[in-house]
Amino acid sequence: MTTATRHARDLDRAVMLFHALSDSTRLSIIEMLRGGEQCVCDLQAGLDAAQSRLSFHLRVLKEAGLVEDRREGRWAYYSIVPGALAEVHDLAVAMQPKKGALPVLRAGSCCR
Amino acid sequence: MTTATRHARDLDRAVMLFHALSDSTRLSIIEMLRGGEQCVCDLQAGLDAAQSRLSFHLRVLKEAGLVEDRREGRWAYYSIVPGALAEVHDLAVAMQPKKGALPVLRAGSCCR
DNA sequence: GAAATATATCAACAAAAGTTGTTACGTCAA
DNA sequence: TTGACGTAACAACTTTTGTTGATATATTTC
Repeated sequence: MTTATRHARDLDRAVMLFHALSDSTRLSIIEMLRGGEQCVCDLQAGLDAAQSRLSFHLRVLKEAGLVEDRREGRWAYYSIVPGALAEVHDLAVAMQPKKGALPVLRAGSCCR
Repeated sequence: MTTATRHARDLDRAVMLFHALSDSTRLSIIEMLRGGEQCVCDLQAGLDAAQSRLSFHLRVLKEAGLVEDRREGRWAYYSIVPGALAEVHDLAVAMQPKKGALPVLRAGSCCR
């Protein structure tokens, strides 16, 4: 695979992760899961969200790899995938300005 | 201010930050700015994006506090606000499961 | 001051994301 | 085996986001 392709995939992955985190219902779900796994019905009660709405957001989080589910009888338990958050963490670090990046360019160094 | 209100504001702030990062054009802009500030025309050339499109994305990034601009004559130089990325970093840490969160709840502990 | 340039803003449109109500599917209990 | 329950998936709709082309504004250069 070419370098450009690899970069494009990294970019898509980052977009997917950040998008999954860019909604208040989903962030609230993650907050609720921080204490350990929860079944959908508990999340529903805790967030006062319609069931289908919750289901939609859980799917977004799951597709981004931020949460996983475990089935037990008729219940579904969701929990955080810690590795995904580490990934977000790493992305934030990777976006930091490069060491030695000048705060200000010399005047007149612009495009034309 | 109530605790609930403060939490709501933190949530909105997090949503705004993650949303600003959830677009490939905007992530590419940040990547280009990692080496130091750039004028819009350079970003335009580097990203091969229409001017108004770039302007739109720069505004999203700026409103989220991720970049800032400096005016010099008819040029606008944009650069990363390092503190905002630290904020993203901290958010990722804050979303991690709580220490001692059980990987699996006891069977039968669900909502009803 | 007139023309050219860099950027922002706007309006119109296209595409994506989120919500709501409904239906479908599996599991459990009677 | 029937009915209730928990969850997922779907369809229709609304809202938000992103794109494009056009216009506006400020600045520089001639």
